Amino acid sequence: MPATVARLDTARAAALFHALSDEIRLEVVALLLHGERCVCDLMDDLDMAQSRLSWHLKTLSDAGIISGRREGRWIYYSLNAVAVAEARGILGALEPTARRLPTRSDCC
Amino acid sequence: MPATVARLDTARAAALFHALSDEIRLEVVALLLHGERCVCDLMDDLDMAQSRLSWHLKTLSDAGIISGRREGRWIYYSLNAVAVAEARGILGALEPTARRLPTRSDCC
DNA sequence: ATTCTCCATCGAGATTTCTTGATGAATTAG
DNA sequence: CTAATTCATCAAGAAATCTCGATGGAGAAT
Repeated sequence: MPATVARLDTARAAALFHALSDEIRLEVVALLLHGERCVCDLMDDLDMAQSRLSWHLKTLSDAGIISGRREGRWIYYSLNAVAVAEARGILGALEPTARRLPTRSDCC
Repeated sequence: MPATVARLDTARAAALFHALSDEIRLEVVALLLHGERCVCDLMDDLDMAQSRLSWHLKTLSDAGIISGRREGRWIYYSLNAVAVAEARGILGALEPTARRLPTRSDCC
């Protein structure tokens, strides 16, 4: 069983946020917002070496944020709406709820 | 001006998600959900060396996710609701919107 | 003033992540 | 078949992140 804090799977949450914690990967996600794209297409848009892009695609894919579909020679990547919603749900659970004024007895 | 993609400030987004991409920091956030806590309190809960915790608190603080308030010898950290909402808003903008079927002419 | 507590910060090392260039696998074209 | 294209993966180095132990600063207690 994964470590959880207040109904939060911290390992899963950290993995999701780590995948999104890079400017290049965020640009990839933004490029996939309106539909799937093949790698060479993304390579053009991002003006980036192929192996570098491929590494970031794998990082996003490992976190479940995107997935690839082969069609002939090309591989089309698309955004995984479920994972994005999952990340959003986690942040929803992290919104501060109540106020508790500190007292010295709370502390050491 | 920061680099933006489709109304997305990727640098800011990456900074926010990076701060949330660590299990320890997520546990800190969860501990702050119900109100502010002093460092020694968090140290007890997380059973962690002081300098290590302090480093993660600084990481969260640099991203604007938490902020500290000094009261006597203690420093009380609290969750910054605005930043959490900001991260949630970013994910809202990253939900896939339309479908665009790929065609070979789309590609290289 | 001296001492103690709470916490930030520093330096050094360990670990992880990222980049680069090269190689290889899968598919298609000729 | 061979050759070309698309993409993943590998190895090695660079860079960023994280941990640990020690030091220092601010405030409180004596």
